[in-house]
Amino acid sequence: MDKIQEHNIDEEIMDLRRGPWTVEEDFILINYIAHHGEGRWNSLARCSGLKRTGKSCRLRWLNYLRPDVRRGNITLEEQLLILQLHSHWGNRWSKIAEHLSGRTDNEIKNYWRTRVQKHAKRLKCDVNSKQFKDTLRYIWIPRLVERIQAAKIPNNSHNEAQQPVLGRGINELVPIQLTHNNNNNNNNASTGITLANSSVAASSENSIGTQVSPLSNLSDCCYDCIVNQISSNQDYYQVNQCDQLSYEDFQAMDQQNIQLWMDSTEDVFDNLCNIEDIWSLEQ
DNA sequence: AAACTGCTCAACCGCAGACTG
DNA sequence: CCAGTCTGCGGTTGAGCAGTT
Repeated sequence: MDKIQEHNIDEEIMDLRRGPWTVEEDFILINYIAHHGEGRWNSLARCSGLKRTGKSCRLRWLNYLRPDVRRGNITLEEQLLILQLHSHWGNRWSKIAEHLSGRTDNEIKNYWRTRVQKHAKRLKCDVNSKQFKDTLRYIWIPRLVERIQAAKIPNNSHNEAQQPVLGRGINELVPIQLTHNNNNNNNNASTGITLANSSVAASSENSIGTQVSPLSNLSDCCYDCIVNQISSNQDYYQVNQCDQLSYEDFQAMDQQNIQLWMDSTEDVFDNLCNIEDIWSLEQ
């Protein structure tokens, strides 16, 4: 007997439900957790009377019913954060989600697959290819920063930060110095990302037992920080000394590569423009 | 109006690591 | 130390919806 058959028989014996959750089931789960707290999902599933697996209960709670789950469109700042964090951590969705208040790993994963991977497809390149990563770093991310800035400061036509940032990459953006407490040095040496406060560091790396609530206002913090840095023009485009190319290096190298790339794919540039349009329309 | 296509997202699955007795 | 159980993660699926032909 194979595993799938075994699994199905188990479910039949247990009379387990699958598929979408009903309002009644949601109600039972919320009530149970309100009285007994979350965790111990298998016993929760048994004791609550829900004919669901512990896994299913956990997923439903974490991704949907939890009161601090934030729904709705991913904001520009969140998009920026996702792109930046993904460039450092790859598909470590739960880790990325820790830094987006109220967003679940599932939601971010879905966002990445449906939006970002779609664009990679249109560019006819692999989402993990250097080509695509460069597009993210040197075109999309700076563009997002511009748009965040534009949204925040509508009438700043003379602001220095309006200078085009195309071609300047994430790795030059040392910033996102999201520090609440200056004494807390939460720099993550491996990623180069400066975390916002101590609770984030605790929850992201060392969480044991009770969960430290994720950064409550990281997006706003990120947003303000970016805008402030742009506005004051203070070393916003510092070159990351650690392991990245300098801007000059990139320029020298990339002008060639971008040209080669454009030459090799006749509609790449059009696609890039389309992507920008798509990004705009999505808002 | 019907058929088709593409997109979104909730939910499931398998696996690995942590935990427990 | 070991075996069984639980938990959490990342990948995948498919129902439902919207837009297009």
